[in-house]
Amino acid sequence: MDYKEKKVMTIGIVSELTGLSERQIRYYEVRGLITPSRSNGGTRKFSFSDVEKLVDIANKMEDGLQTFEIKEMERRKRRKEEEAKRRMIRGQINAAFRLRE
Amino acid sequence: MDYKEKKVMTIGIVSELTGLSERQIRYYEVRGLITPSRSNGGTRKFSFSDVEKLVDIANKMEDGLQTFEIKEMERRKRRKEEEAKRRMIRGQINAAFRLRE
DNA sequence: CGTGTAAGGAATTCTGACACG
DNA sequence: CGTGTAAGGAATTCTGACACG
Repeated sequence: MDYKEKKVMTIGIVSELTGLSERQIRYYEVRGLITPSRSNGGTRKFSFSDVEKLVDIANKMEDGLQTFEIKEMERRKRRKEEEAKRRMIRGQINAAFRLRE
Repeated sequence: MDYKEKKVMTIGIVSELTGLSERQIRYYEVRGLITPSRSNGGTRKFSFSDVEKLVDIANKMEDGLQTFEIKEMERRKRRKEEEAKRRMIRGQINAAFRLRE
């Protein structure tokens, strides 16, 4: 829906935008760090969101992290966000009950 | 700067996004209705802004307008916007002067 | 005028592999 | 593990032209 999430770029442009080599980008896909979609012919299509993610990955690689570590960081981050969401919902439910009492 | 203005898409994706044929898109470029940039190799690169413009063009073509008419409409629109801007600036200058008196 | 199409060539991307480390 | 590279093939795009209208 959002422009940022639309998979529209080929790998060459993503390479220019991120400064990463095509080889690196393909490798990060193999490691499951990004998930570009494909055209019917098989060419990868990336979103601006993917580009942002790649820049973040590049920074972490520079810090000496390994791909599997980066992947785990993302997993943890996602869990934290989900937890925060659940807490918020619980809080709102509690608030609603308090109003009824 | 903005994602919307970044020239990142090849003509095939633009064709999918707009429903227009590549032929039509190239023709609208020749007529000066859109101005994609080029890669070093010569392939066209479009922005989401271009895509929006193309959808607008497609609608006007369906209404029976000719390319030069569409181009003129854009010229008029731009002039109006510039006028509005000038009016606004003048208004603010006048307001500032009134405050000093 | 606006668009389809076949033609030939060039740019782009793809995969699997070898290499280094 | 992460990345460079040469290899061969396939998908994508490009231009100029002919066609129709």
